[in-house]
Amino acid sequence: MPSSQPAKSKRSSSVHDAEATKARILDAAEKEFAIAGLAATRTETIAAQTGVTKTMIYYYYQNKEALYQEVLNRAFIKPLDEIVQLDLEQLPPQAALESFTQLFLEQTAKNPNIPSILFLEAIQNRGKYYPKESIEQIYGKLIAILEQGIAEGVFRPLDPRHMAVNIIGTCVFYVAAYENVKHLWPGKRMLSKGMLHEHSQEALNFVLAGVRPDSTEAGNLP
Amino acid sequence: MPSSQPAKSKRSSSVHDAEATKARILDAAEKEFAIAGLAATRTETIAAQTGVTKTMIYYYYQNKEALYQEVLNRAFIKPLDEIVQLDLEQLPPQAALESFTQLFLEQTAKNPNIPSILFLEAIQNRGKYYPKESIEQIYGKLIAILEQGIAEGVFRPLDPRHMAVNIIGTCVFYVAAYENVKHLWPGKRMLSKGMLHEHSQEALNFVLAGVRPDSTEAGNLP
DNA sequence: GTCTATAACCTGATAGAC
DNA sequence: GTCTATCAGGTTATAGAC
Repeated sequence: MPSSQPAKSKRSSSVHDAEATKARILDAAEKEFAIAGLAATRTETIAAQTGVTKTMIYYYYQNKEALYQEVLNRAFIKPLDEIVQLDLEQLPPQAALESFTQLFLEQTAKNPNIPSILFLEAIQNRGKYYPKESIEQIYGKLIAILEQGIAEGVFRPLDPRHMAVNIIGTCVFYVAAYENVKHLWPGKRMLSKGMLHEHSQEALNFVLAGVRPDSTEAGNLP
Repeated sequence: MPSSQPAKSKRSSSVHDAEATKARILDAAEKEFAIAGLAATRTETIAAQTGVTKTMIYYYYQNKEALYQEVLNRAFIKPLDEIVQLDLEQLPPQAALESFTQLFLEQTAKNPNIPSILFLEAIQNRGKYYPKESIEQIYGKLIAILEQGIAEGVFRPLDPRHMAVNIIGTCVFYVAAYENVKHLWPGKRMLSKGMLHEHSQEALNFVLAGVRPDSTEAGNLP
């Protein structure tokens, strides 16, 4: 089906630049899907933001569903794979967990649409359009780090799968639910660079403290 | 406008029992709003689940928006106020935090629709229909407990507001995003009683460990 | 490539009978 | 109280002109 796609051209951006239009549609779609989800998003709203008419959406994408799938693939696969690629297993578990969490928080801060889409997709579509492989790899990596830390006695005894879910939750909740808690910081913008940095710092400290062994218990060092 | 509401009657449930019908509509509405949110929920779907026709929704409620508001009020105000009412500030901070977290996890397990509605409302409607008072009181309570623990030196130095958000996030993420991570527990139902109990236990341990002072640091006891 | 116009369908909400 | 019928407006998707 890509045979009907317009040919790529290096022509600089004009009113009729295919690449630019296609990209603008995808950007606007991501923003809208991150607010309303697949069902409640209106193609008209996407078009309005893009500056072209609805027709162009159907010129470049099969339908709303296909556009949604492409948005999800682009939003998730690349940032998650960036983390999966790293050889964190080589590091000591604490350092690996710290790097993992920091990287995940960075990706989240870089594109706050991701947590919103993550939730909307899970709740509304039961994960139907989710890039499952990327998700599985990310959780697999985090679980492996946790298991190693437990085995080495540098993490407290904990359920690695539950803890993995709790860690990801800590990383994304702030960004996804901020409209409900913005009153906690009157006059501040929760998605500003400074506040996101604060959140990252606090979330990281929480995670690292949360896996630390209770030193009042005896004999967790060989 | 409540003058047009049907009068209450003690008549036992028959096909034409107003109380029963009204309650069934509210139950079905909660379920549907917890999946799709305000905009994407179809009144027809609610009616189908209720066993009566769409017309009854408009007989008992002004419109879809008013029904949504009523669902939110019922779902949030009562369970949250139950926690707010308790005199947790009397307890030592660790015990207060433990009780708070446990209660919050219980309420979440009792009605997993709540976290879904929480997220959908925040993301889709920017918290417009949220019972703000209840939310503010819950966070206020949690923040007060954290501040007291820090002042007494039984909690590590942390930002109480960020930590409050992170704690609530830990309590609700599992339930809200489970469709994305259910593959981690093949053959298990993440919302089963046993699994929810496991989650509560792990989340509680995470929270308690996450606020504990680092005992390698000197002098955190007066 | 991009537009206007429109087909075909869906959905919130109401009127009126029983 | 509950139903059937229906209207008005919204929404996806396409046809055809430029």
